[in-house]
Amino acid sequence: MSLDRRKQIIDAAAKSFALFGYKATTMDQIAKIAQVGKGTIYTFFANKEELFNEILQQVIFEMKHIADRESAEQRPFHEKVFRILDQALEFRSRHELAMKLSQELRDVGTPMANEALNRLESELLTYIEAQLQSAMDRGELAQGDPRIMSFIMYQLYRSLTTEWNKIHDPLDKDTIKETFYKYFMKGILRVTPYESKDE
Amino acid sequence: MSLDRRKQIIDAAAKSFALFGYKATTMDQIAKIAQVGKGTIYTFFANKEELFNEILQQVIFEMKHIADRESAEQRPFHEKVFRILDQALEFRSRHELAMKLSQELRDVGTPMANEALNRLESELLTYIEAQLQSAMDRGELAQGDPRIMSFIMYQLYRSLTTEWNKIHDPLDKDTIKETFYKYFMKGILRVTPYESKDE
DNA sequence: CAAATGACCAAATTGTTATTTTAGTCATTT
DNA sequence: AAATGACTAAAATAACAATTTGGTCATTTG
Repeated sequence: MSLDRRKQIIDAAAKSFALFGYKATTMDQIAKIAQVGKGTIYTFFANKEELFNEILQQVIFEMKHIADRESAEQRPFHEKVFRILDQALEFRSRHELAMKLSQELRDVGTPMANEALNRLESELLTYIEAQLQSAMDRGELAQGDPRIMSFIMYQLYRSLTTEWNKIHDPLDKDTIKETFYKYFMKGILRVTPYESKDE
Repeated sequence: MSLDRRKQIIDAAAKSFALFGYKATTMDQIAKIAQVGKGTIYTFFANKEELFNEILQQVIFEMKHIADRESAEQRPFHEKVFRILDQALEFRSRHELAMKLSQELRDVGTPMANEALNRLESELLTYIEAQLQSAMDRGELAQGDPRIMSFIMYQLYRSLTTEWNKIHDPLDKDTIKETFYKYFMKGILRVTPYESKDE
């Protein structure tokens, strides 16, 4: 029953954090949803922050797992990118947690929400960077600074999804993929048409 | 002396808004700096907001002027882009106003600062879009949706300057230009190496 | 007498104190 | 030995007082 209790707590907390954000989620509430005494939570997690981090870690693992599964496949690099992109766009609607956190950051400025989002972003960038580096080693990509590459890739994705939606109607998935290809892949793929001798 | 008074007020206000932001700038302070009675300000501007908008408009005009001068020149499109980019990077350090406003938005969340930045961004996007459209009409660019193009262009610029600096040391100007070329120009220029027949 | 002015006021902002909520503890129960 | 919920100190919120500020207008000035 003990392991089950831990799961109950995590589930309840995950639900509540995603629904109400970090600040508005109280330990009493989590205990109630988990049908557990409040003290019980503290036998598994030292404090609210640690409980939250556990859940955040799970989200990060889930994201990495999806990408890992895809990149293990035997496919050309650009195809993998597309497929991961696809899944990310699909997954997007599922990470209510990240959504809620960024809303909370905007509205209330909760430092914990800020930290969490930074960590998520940082993990994502590190992951992308490693992937690009290994693709570069395999010769699938033109040489370049993977730190800048991964940053551009992330920013472009972010621009086409989150940022665009702030001022326009959302772009449909095909347009996003097409634009992503046009601006990112062309600049990065090793098709090397000719090296800009026009300048 | 009347026209001179107006200028005095605008100069004082511009200085103060850029230095302290919208909220922290008081009408009394502007009057003092401008060496003018507070009531005098209200013979030229209906209220604080209108005075602020006048100054914002001037910044927008100045930006447009710089770009217009450049794009009137007889040069290939991509060169113009680079030169404007150069000037923008140079100018950037000079628009303390925009800088201060975005800081104010982050720190205090002043709605006026938010509005102002949105307007600045919107003007910029409209301008870029028009420029891209006309370059496209002249056949200097490959066909494409200029709304998305201008958005990407702006976001990429923003990413390489503002956003990058949030997590790393600033990129030097040459790296910015190079990256900008690699990811934006390659995807957009009508040099058409060959149309991605690899897929 | 028209333009400029600064004392003045209502409204908004800030500072302060009272009240409530909440994270975390621990003596008691299961 | 694990689970619990009443309890407490600290933090968040609400209520209220004091101050600041945008905007007005009767008076002054050139």
